[in-house]
Amino acid sequence: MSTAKTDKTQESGHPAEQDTRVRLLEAAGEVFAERGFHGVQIRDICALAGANIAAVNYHFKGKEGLYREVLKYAHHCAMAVEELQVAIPPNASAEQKLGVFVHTFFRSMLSGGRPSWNGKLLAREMIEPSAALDDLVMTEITPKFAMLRSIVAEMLGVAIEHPAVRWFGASVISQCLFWEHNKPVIQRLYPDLSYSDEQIRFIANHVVRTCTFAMVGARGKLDDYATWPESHR
Amino acid sequence: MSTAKTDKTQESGHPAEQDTRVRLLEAAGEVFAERGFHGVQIRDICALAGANIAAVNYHFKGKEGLYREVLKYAHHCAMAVEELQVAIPPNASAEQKLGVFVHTFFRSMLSGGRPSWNGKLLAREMIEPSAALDDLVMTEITPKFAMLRSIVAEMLGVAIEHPAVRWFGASVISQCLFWEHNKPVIQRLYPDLSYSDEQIRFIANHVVRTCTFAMVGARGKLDDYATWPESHR
DNA sequence: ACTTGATTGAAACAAGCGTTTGAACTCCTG
DNA sequence: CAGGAGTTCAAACGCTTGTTTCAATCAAGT
Repeated sequence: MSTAKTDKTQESGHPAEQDTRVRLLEAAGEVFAERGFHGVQIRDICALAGANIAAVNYHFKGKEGLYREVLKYAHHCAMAVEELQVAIPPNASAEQKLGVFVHTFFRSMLSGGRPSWNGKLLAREMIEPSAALDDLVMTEITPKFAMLRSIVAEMLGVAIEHPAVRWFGASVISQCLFWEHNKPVIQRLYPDLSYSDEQIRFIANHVVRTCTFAMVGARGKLDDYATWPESHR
Repeated sequence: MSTAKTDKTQESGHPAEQDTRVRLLEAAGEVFAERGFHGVQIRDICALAGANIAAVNYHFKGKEGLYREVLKYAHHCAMAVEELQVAIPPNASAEQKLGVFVHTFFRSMLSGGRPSWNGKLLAREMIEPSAALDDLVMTEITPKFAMLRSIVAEMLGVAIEHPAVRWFGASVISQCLFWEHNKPVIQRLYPDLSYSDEQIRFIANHVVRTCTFAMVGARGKLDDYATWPESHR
């Protein structure tokens, strides 16, 4: 909505003047994740970042600009596709590949370098998609999902285009996302769950085992998946 | 925060004077689910409900009061525990019970009478827990989860206290919630997914089959689950 | 018809909050 | 040191928004 008025801001990457800028980014990510875009007032962000109220307008041209930058920042810190590609040995068994995928997914989501607001921010984006979601799906999610599909297809013993692949792929992902997206309820249900690194490995192992059992059990019984009701009625 | 001022409101259930009240409730549920508590202004709600701006303060003592009522309303409309208890035949096989559970869960979540904001509202509560979440967990979630645990224990062939039960229970629930909680991304990934009743049945069937394969495959191999790292470090 | 109480309506109020302003303060360059 | 660009600061501006007010309307009891 805001017409361009201050266009001559940081275009040329100056060396070390990004002090309050990144401080603002970190603080904003934390509170945006915690309370959502509308639930946050920039006065709080600036107080947390130790910056002046005018700083966010100076650096990001307003609250929305700040949010956009934060989102990019979060995506950039999230699990990168390249990280997966190098982590997965190309000539390993499908089950081993799945193990690497799931463990990497869990680690980057739940125990990554980012404090914790990374996943929350993305979860928020799932519920209330902003204009940035399309970009996110295309650049981040689709390539990762394609990788998973190839693994699943190998485990099921079918081609990657087989309709069953998408459903078993969803089974894998759903069991990963669950532990991040429903933390508040899960911690109330399981008070002894602290999301320590050990526990995360434990959970990831369970997911891998579960999916493996499901997929090897389903081999040769995938005919039902051909009769998918494309468009209803 | 508001001290009681109008206490003599509708205590005795008057016959048909709940006109604008329920209209307000419906409208508020829709927009609260869509844009969150802070993202909504009561002027919009009133416009959608065809009510005056003062109506929400008159009937609910403010925005927060309205939100609380809406949440109760949503819970009440969501899958009731009793509905499950009568739907599950007590002397059926464990797999059949699981089938009923999952299908009921999906139906009430994705194709219930409520337009769609019901699930979104609850999903929001998962990410940004309000004071009402404790109530919700105790009165709604815990009993349903206990029911699921008994089914899972039966399928695994272990006692309900066995540590493996909680993890396989999570595997079931996660695959159900996934389709509601990540709709925006899923629909971008699967453009032909319209969440019709037929498709929902299809998905539910997949979940049941997947979990069955996983649990029967895991039978007798549950020793690893005893070594859960209780409190980390 | 008059009174009483509940509900609705239009307008105004007051606080919250994003944004702007203009001066002060650096740090660099000539 | 003078000049300037980049950055920070305190204060203030205005719009948004939840809430309040008070008169108007309506239904039912007497």
